[in-house]
Amino acid sequence: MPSVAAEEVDFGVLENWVGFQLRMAQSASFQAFARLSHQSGMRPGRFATLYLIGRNPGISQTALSRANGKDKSSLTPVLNDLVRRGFVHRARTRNDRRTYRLTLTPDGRKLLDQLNRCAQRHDRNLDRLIGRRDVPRFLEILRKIATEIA
Amino acid sequence: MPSVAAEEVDFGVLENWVGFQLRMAQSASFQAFARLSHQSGMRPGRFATLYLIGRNPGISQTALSRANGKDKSSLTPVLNDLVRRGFVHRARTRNDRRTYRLTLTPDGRKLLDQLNRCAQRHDRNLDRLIGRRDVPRFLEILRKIATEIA
DNA sequence: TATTGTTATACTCTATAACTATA
DNA sequence: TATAGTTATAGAGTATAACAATA
Repeated sequence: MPSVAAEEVDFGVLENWVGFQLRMAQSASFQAFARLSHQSGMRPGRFATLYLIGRNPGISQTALSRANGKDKSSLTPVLNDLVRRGFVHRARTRNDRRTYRLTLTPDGRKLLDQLNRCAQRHDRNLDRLIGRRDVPRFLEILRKIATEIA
Repeated sequence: MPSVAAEEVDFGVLENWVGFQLRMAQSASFQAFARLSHQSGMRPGRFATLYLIGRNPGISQTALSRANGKDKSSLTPVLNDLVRRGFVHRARTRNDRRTYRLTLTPDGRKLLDQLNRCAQRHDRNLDRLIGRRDVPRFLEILRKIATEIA
């Protein structure tokens, strides 16, 4: 893993560009969460998948892939893995035998609880860094960027 | 029973987690910049590489890879491509014949100027979304996350 | 011995297109 | 004809480890 130190490299105006700093902050946060959740054998991407299934039992694969902005074909190998490892249950519906209903197994729920604890710890670290008072405004800005950037 | 439509998906506390919103904001910003810089045939990752070489003529590959937090081996194919396309010049140094000095060619500088214009436009969009008064504090927080998150 | 850069290799994430099975 | 999901395939992007040349 490369170190953060950049020696005497001149970053110029990059330092003051939101787009660049957003990338650096996201990358650092992602890696920190990956370290915390490493013992679960899960990566940050899997967390959102499990979380959304837990929160929306019976969701279809297409709805799930849309919910986190990915193509349905990207989800197939992820779900195959989660099903194979006994964390997710996949059942055909009766009315429409093309779709699956996705739910968590008891093991899946246990794993999600574990990951939730990692995420909470991670987010407490972030909140502490940001400062309690500034968190709501910071979140508001992030949401605005995510939904409104042209 | 109908599947959950994407619009009805319940995101729960994910909505209020900095780590998650950071990911969503970064992804949206990244895609917006990718759209702007698409005509240059460059992706956002290449921009930082060109920018850092332009700003630090003669930089070595190791220093460059550390500067944007990647392993040196990740840089080799990127530089091969940039050299092959005539944007970057790679010359052995005299004193230490292990290292290369990286510089931009005239074409590389032209391309960088083009990308700089995209980046400026992109960042003006971001600044407008955030609100000029809040930009400095927002940047400060992002830098803090990038450098201090455990 | 240590460092610079390359190669071989692999893994994750993502997408598109063609396919199947249903509707 | 349209939709849900799978398969085949490809392309970024990243990493580790072993290596050659040089220090």
